Amino acid sequence: LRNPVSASSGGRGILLHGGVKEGAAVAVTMADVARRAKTSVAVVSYVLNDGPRPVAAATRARVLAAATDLGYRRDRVAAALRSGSSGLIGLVLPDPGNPYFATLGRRLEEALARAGRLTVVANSGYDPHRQADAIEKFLAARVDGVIIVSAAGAGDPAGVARAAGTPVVYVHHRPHRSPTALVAADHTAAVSIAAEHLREHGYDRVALLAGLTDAGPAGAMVAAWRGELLRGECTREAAARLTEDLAAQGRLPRGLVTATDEQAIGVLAAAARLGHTVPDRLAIVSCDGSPDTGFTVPALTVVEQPLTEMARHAVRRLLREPDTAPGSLRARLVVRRSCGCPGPDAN
Amino acid sequence: LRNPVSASSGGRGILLHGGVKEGAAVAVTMADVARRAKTSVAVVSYVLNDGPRPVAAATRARVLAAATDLGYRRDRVAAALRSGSSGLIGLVLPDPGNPYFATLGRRLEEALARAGRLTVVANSGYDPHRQADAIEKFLAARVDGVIIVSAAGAGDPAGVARAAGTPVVYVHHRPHRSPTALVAADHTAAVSIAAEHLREHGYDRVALLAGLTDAGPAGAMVAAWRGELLRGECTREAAARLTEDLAAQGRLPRGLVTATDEQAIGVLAAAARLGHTVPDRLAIVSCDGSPDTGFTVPALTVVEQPLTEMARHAVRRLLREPDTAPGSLRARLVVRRSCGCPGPDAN
DNA sequence: CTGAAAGCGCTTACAG
DNA sequence: CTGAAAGCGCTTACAG
Repeated sequence: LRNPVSASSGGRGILLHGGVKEGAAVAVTMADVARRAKTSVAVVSYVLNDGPRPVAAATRARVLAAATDLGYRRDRVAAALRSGSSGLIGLVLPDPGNPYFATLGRRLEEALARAGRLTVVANSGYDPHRQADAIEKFLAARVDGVIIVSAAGAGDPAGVARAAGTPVVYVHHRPHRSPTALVAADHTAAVSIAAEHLREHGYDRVALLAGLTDAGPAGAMVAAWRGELLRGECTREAAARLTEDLAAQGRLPRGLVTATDEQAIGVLAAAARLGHTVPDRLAIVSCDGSPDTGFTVPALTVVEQPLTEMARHAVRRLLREPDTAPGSLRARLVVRRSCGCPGPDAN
Repeated sequence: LRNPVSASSGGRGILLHGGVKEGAAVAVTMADVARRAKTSVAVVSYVLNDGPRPVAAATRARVLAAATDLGYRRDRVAAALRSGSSGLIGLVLPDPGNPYFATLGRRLEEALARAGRLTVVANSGYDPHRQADAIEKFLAARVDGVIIVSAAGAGDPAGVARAAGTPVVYVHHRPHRSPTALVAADHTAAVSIAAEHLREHGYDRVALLAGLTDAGPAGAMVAAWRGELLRGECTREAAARLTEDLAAQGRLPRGLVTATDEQAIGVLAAAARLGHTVPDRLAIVSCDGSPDTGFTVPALTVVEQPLTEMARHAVRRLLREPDTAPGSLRARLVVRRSCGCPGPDAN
């Protein structure tokens, strides 16, 4: 009756418990089901796949009963080899530690699961080589499609998939001039919504904290920006360091639009350490709007990207399903505290 | 030369760009390579898999050259059907929105990638049915193993995998009396380290905020706890609400150990809204210690679980590789600001 | 509506 | 060291 977890804790900090090993069970095949249902494997396949040939109701019932009785489980590997479709979709993520990418990845997995697909993931860590390697492995596994959430700029990693005849779609960003489909949030619009809101507050100096690269979304933001520009890696650490440097030089702006939540969270942490109150000394609006931003201190005002809709569209596009009109897919301003508004929790 | 991303923005907020469709390329097979290398498919297989038969150096060179020339890519589906090993590992996560599980999942994916395995993910959303469904799909895909990061209490979802002869390992938690292997952080030890640290600060009232369930890690924590106990769902929202209720009733403790980072972040947000300064009015130590906690305001003091090591051990256990001694795998106290210590950034 | 058979691309005894 | 052949478990024309 003792809790098996604490039972052998023994102060080691990690608990490793031996599990029971079982001999590999012999799997039930369609031939077994056919034998029991007194029909052929072809008919079993027709029943279990609902086609492509019709089956008499009585036969169908016998097959279904036999399958249930024997605990039959379809072997997707064998089906994949014969039919050419594995039911697997490969997903490359640059950095699941970033809440924006993590949330996007999660939404994509959900959309794929709803479409009956299994998601194979790989993290590229922003490294084009690892990204290419992952795609290569996906193709070897004969995935039915590849979704590339790319932050890297160089090359066109989708090319190898297209060459193999495997559908691909970029999400968030795609390399310059790539002919592959893209589903991306409109970061340019997000930045202007954020900037406009800060300007309505009447702050004298509003700066944009963008990423280091001029490629992709970040580049589009920078190109569209007309005011003071700050640049730094899109990590909490880098943003925190930059904030400290700026403060030391007395160059902290009054209002700040950050390209990413990661940066906003880093700025918030540094500002708190420095004793610079947000929003009184420094007002912030971030452009990703991942769920995490509702629980920072103070809560971040964000331009929220419609990640769920993006994921749905990417999956439909990949699976070549009819796409609905993207009418409701705008980024929307979510006003909380960091911009200087009283915020939803001000009372 | 215009940026293709912004080119068709048109105020829609989401950009959907048609991609080029290519006819399915005919894949190069081992037979093609064999023909070009003037040898048999068996020998091609021996060369490309480094065994199980030896091959003459000259033949090997011809095969390698032919494979490169033709751009041969091994078909893992066909290999899986024949050899019985797909190279795929299934990973069930209860909630990737939780930074603790997200980080754990990421570390597992990294460890699996290093072992040459591809990770198939599914999110259960704490729902036992979805969890069972995911495992069923993994088995149909003939994964070589299943890793279950389970938060749900009922049943023993690993049973179906074991019955199929597929290796399974639980991470974080396993159902009561399950015979399956478990790799888990020692949450009981974490709680006592956290509590001890708060007591060293001399706070009069130190409470534990635990989850709602008595199963698994949370239950072990509760069982080991000797002081004031608070309970609530392990979400930011629930923890924030609880904090507000407590404050309204004047029952906020002086020191608080939270079972999870999610709860700590929720408490922090609520405390800030209420004007209760952390750590001056309320000191907090959290027991997960995911990377996010370094950037909260104030930075959270945590008992950090060794997620990377846990992931490595789980993968070794699953793959039946020799395990190193888990000597260095203790949870360790990371002192930052929320406990009342000056913190690493106090100057 | 049903069934015998080919074949997806590999791996692996087996025989040379 | 090399090669012809069987077979993994399905799906799918094809013939009845």
